[in-house]
Amino acid sequence: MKTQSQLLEGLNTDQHRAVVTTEGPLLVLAGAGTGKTRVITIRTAHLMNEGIAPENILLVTFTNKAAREMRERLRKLCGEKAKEVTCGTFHSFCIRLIREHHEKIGLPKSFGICDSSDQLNAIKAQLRELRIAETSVNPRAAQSRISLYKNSMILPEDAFKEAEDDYDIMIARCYEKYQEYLRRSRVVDFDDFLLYTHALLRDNEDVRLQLEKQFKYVMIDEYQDTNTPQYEIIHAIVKNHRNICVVGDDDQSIYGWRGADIQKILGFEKDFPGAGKVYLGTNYRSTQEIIDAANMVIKNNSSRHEKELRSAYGSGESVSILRVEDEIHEASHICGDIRHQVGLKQAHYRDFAILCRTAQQPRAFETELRSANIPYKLIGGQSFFDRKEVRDILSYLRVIDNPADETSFLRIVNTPPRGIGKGTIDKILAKATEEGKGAYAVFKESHDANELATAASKGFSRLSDALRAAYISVQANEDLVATLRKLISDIDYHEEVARCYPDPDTAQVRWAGVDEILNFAENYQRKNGAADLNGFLQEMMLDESDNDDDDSDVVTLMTLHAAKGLEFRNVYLVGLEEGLLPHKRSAIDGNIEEERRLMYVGVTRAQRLLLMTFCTARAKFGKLQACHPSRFLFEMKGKAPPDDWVPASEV
DNA sequence: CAAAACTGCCTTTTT
DNA sequence: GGCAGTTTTG
Repeated sequence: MKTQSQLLEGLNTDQHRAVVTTEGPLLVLAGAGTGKTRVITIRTAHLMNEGIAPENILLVTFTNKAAREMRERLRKLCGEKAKEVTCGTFHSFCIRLIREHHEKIGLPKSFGICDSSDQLNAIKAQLRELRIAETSVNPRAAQSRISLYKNSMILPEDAFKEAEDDYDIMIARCYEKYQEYLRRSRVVDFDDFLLYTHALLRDNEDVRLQLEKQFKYVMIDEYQDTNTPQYEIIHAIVKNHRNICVVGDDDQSIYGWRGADIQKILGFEKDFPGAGKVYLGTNYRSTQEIIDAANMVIKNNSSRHEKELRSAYGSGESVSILRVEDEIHEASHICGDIRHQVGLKQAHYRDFAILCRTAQQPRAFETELRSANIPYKLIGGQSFFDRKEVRDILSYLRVIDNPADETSFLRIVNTPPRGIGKGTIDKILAKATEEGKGAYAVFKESHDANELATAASKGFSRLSDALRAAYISVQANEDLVATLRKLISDIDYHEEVARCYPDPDTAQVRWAGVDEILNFAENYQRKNGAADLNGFLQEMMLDESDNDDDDSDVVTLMTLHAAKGLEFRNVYLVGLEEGLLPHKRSAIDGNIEEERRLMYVGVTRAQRLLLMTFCTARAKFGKLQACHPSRFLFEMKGKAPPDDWVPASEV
């Protein structure tokens, strides 16, 4: 634990003020790289030095990555005491509350978590039941509308009231049915975490009081990304003691699509009259060249606080832009560059980050990095949970944990194939809807009544035996890993993987996902000393596992959204093409300014070297398509496109 | 009636 | 390029 003066030394006047203003509401407007995380962590340590117990401090971030980073820094600053500070994402904070108070909001003790892919399946099922063709309502569009409704605290009945046309009404009906489905299936989706928590605090003054008493000091990181339910939750906790410190930057608001409301940070002083305000404008992260590039881009946004970052570091290398043929060349050039620099002992692998707009871009890089033998880690993205094998096994576990989870049951009922085909499933589903029962229950009834075809009947017996055996082991609190192993072998999953992927190398890669689940289970069991399946599933869905080795010497590969709040010596900002950044979709939705902020976030991650790349062609939907350099590159260079890197025809 | 072969559709970002 | 949904085959 550091002493008071050690803690505060090296802070500039504004940072110092942000740290020592501990009482009452405080707004910290912190530009990129101005020591925001440092201020939050030092402020936390300072509070503890002032005699505030760590368990009275709540620190909220938006991504797991940021939460881990924060915890780590806090540990370095004040050692083991850091563990007692509550530090996590809104979602992890909320799910803990919901678990603890499940009966107050009418949820079963163990409930499942419906991720966005389950959500999509569920929505498709509701559309089918409503006889709405997928051609008239795109399920994905419905999904994002519903999610946006929930994140704006618009209930189904409000959605009906707000509806302006038939399409809106269809969405509202789907929303209503979807919510019924969630209740019936005893699952909650990510958006529900916030809504249930909000309802819990609104309707149970005792719970609210308890939280208010516990969390006497609250800090919110990335406040510009707060949406309405998040705001309401925090407000409920701090409204009386008003010890809330929010930190954010309107130029880095990149979650508008998730209901984040930039007005929350702009209106903070109105919400908390008399709030203190600190502006941090000195950038300690990057060279002046990098800051200049960032400023050149962001000043094109109209709705923002007028401000300009200054680099404390001073001049460095100039930022560079590279044109490459396609995404394969892009990846191989960058890998070559990394190898070269590491080979010359100029840098470590961990000094490098590759940042991209979409979650599928990393694929090309993964291939290249692997073949170049460069160690790397892929952060976020859909890597793990969207792998078929992972979803399959997790679905089994979810059905064992919660037989009412229809989506998961339907996924596994004939995976691996066991003679239960579409005909049988349709019949069961029709009966289930008619009788208002769960599919699994109806299946069992039909089976017992000998109504199933021979093949289907046999298959169901085997499935149900395997599930029951696993269920009994789980109930008896037997070793979780052993239970999983037994289940996987009961359903012949290894054979299934081998059958689906005849190439042994591919099969092995696929199987690794299954192994990873077993690893998770083992870690969970060791950490918690219990074989609680529901807890394991929930923790896994939230990616709360501490098993990432943060100081390993590897290259980081991630999306721009995942990169916010992080910094790297050398940054590659890749795929800077029209249609990708800014993304084509955002041009339609009129969110170009948010795309520009994404670009700004990317540029300001770099400390010393920034290389931006764009391709002249890129494979889209498996077909090569010509690309044009991003408008943001032109903005950065001061509108005139230099003809040395852009063919005149593309300007 | 289930499994294999085939077709047409996408894909923004996260918890 | 990959996958869900559809058609053809066994």
